[in-house]
Amino acid sequence: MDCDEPEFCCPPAAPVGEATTVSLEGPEADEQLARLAKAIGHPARIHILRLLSRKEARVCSQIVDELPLAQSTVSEHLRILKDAGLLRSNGDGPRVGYCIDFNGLRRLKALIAII
Amino acid sequence: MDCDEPEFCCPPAAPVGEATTVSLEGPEADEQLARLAKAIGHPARIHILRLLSRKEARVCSQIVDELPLAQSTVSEHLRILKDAGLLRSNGDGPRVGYCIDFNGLRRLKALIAII
DNA sequence: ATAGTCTATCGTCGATTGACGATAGCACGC
DNA sequence: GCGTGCTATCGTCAATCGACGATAGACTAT
Repeated sequence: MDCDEPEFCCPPAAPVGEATTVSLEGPEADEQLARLAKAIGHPARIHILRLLSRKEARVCSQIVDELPLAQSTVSEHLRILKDAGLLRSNGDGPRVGYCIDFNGLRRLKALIAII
Repeated sequence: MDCDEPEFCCPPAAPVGEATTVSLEGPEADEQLARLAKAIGHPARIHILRLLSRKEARVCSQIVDELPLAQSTVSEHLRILKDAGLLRSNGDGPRVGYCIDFNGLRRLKALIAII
């Protein structure tokens, strides 16, 4: 289980292997790390990750409330993080829940660790 | 000592404490991590870090030879990494030696680890 | 001194990013 | 069905990024 409140849960995380099909070195790994690093290369997006990590927010509207940015801007940051594989969401209903994709985060940490 | 070939050595690294004056959380930490992450948010810059990490290159011209980019472009990438605190250089002479600033790299890893 | 080599900087260009407001799409309650 | 609230997307604009060639600066060797 990822969440304590099932109503805002994201679907179960993919098998751990999925995010590690690319090796930790070589051009592919370089590009993957670059994409992940670029995704967290903005203070607002790091703030979002911290909020979700500490479970201080779960749904989009809460994240919007915590940041001094317009709703559309926050939505864009969420999209970037999701595209990078650092977030997952449950698209059901008007309240969209977000949670960290720990596979992607692990992948990021692993790629950085070996530099 | 950082290097095996003193002729291309960078000046001694600053005391470890220097890069850790900012805490690991809060807005300052978010901005610092964002700057570091943005600096490695490009495949060429990750490639450069790997080259230097493996000591496959030490001076600017070697790095230029290893990358499919113009010399000016490589120089710009080196500047970005240096500004972010991930590289140091010895500015003496026409052959400029580069090496990884392990304080900055440690800082990056520490900031990412606690997300 | 002078020529040659190496690196940093400048200027420019197209592509991308980040911000916003406006708007469309979607589930729920009435 | 119909409005209401929430989220995603679109369009726009200024700012930044990334690439290059050209040029300037610095040191070496001749």
